Amino acid sequence: MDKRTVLIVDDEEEMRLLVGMYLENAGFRCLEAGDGDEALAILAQQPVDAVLLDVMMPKQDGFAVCARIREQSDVPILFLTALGEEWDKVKGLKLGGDDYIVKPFSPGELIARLEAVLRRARRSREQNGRLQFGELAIDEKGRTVAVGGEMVKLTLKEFDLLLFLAKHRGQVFSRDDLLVKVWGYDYTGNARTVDTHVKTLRMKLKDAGRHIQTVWGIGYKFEG
Amino acid sequence: MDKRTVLIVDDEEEMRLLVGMYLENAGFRCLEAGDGDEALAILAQQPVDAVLLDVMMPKQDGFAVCARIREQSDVPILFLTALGEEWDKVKGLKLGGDDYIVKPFSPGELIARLEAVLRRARRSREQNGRLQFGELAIDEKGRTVAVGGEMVKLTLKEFDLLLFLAKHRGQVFSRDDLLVKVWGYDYTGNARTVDTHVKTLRMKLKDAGRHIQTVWGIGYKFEG
DNA sequence: CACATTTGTGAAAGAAGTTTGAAATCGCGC
DNA sequence: GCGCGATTTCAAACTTCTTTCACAAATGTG
Repeated sequence: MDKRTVLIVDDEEEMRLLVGMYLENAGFRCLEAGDGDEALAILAQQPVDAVLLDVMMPKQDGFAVCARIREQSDVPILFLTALGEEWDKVKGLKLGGDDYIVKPFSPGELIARLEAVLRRARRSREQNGRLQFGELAIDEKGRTVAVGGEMVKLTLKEFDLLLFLAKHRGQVFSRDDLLVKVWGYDYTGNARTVDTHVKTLRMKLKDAGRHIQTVWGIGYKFEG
Repeated sequence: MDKRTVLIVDDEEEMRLLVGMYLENAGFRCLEAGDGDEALAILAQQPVDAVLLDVMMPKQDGFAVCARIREQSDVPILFLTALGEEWDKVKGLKLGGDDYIVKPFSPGELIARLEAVLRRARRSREQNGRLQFGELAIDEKGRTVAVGGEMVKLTLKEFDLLLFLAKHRGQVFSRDDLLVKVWGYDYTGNARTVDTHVKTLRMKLKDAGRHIQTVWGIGYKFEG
């Protein structure tokens, strides 16, 4: 299981721990930063799926940090703001924040907002032709695939097959379905060809090959 | 692989080594200078992608060196400043520095700032119609191309094709796409024409020709 | 447990796409 | 209209990918 990673930026350790607990209960992996500099350092080092950013911080406020993050990354940012700072909403969202949540908040609300922001980010990425499943990244326009940052060279059919399955993740397709959808309706070859491509895909994708699953008696599916 | 080159200017050797180590771990090539004169000498001799400039130096402080660099170059400059010299920020940035970073800093923060500055510089160059990929430089307005400082003479179609691909780097185009985008929607010739132009481009660009990649079964793309 | 069916694998033939060199054609300046 | 560089066409040589096939391994069944 690859957990999604959230970076919590808040000067108060207590708040970080509290939020971190909520998130970990909900199955996220948490990183913490006490100020903007730490946050930037972490973001530069490892991929993060979302940032929770406190607005009120001593050294640099959340908006300044948000602006600096946006210089180098379009990671989704969710502001945490105390009651009565509502005016900040506009300011924050204009600066490239994706949502804001007013303290005090319930675990449920936090998770719901976070999931919503992550869903939106995923959709937006997919509209740009970039699919991401944990360590597996697929770039439709560039026709490239990377596993854990490492480029993997795929042939035409391998790429098309992977892309199709990934775009329709969760759905099972028979070999004949795949021949029609990926090879074209007028393809007349042997259905076992699909097996061979699945084999090479799994081999080339290493660990990430587990996304392509065999459904015995039916065919294959991509599980993301 | 063409590494990006960073010039570190600091009177303390220890600091130069430390920073140099950080940068080399992050895949940069490092040059070092102990004072402003050395720095200028190096800048005059070889292309540098960014300068890290210590503010506090005995012979000539960082601001003076920055001003002298700016007389001859618009290379991005990142100041290194000790805590408590915050006022220097304004002065530094006004003098043409692109960012500043307060010591002590983490490797992650250094790299993040540096990448941000380099990205900004690239965007600004591109808005002026100058694209740069390692040793390959394309000037859209002047319709000239240079590889490692050496001018390369391209014909009309060669230049248009290269420019289009470079502007849309990372994206794959079929030969037919390219005929429409570069030759015009009403072009009716043979798609193999593209191959020939790619061939001559690769030949003329020498090493830099590797930026133009064949995507088997689809077409070509520029990888920068 | 033995049998039937389905899936995985490795190697090799076959198919398809790309590169290359040379020749034909185009088109602009003179 | 001529000359010359630029552009396009063409086909052979070459490279890479795709498919097939036979057998091994795994899974489900009576």
